[in-house]
Amino acid sequence: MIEKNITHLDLAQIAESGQCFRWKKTEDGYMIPAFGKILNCTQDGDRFTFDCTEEEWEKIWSHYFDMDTDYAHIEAIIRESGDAHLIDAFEEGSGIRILRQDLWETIVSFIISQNNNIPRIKNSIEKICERINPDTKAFPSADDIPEGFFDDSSLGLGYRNVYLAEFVSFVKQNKDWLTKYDGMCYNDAYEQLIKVKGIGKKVANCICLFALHHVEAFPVDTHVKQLLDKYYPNGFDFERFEGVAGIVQQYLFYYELNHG
DNA sequence: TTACAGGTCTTGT
DNA sequence: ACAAGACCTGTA
Repeated sequence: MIEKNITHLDLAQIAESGQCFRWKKTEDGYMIPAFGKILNCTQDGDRFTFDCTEEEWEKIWSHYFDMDTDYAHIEAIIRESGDAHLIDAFEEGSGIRILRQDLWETIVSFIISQNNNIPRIKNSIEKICERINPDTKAFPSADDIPEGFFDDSSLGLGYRNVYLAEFVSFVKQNKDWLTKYDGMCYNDAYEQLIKVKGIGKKVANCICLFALHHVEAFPVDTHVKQLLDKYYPNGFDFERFEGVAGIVQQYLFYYELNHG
């Protein structure tokens, strides 16, 4: 068990920000599964406890929580922008960070997310984990998933099962496909991702943002489209937020989710 | 019963 | 290049 003071981090906000689907609320905090491990956390303001060693924190979780990004700097950019709505949105979701999540899990999760709702997305992902890893409930690797696994309609995947089956089969036969994204720029990653059947521009941008940490990616879904029309009828000033648009998108999305 | 959910694919123009 | 229409399914 370790304790830390961290600013610009709120577990509940991240859990409800739509970027992760497997965080679980516990009695006094959150259970966070990632990279085959589980981290139990509690929060009291800026004060956190994590049930891991300092070594594990430095090696795994510090990176996962994006501790190397200066969110105070992002806050300064937002406040200096004079964008009243964005400042409102930031103040409501100021504890949101862009997690650095596993690429494979993020791709599978966001293929499931298309034209779907969050409870059902979470339910499908949880069932996949339970069926493949009944003991640990860890997210399975491609090799763990047998042929025909996604045919089972009780997973609640709907028509997306075909996309998943094809993608898993592809990854099994192209072992280096997932690692080639290391060091790849946003545009190249995006172009590669949308070649996968079931991945369009919105899902590709989510993957770029939530797994590859290309913070210039700006996913536009139904909620973002609505908020852009509502608050930015004359167009959103992307140039002002060049290089951090994706982080800004998360504050706007979170606010819209709670108020739209 | 109908509509909607963090869209994408296919087909027709 | 762009616009329909179809698409699984749980929930309200």
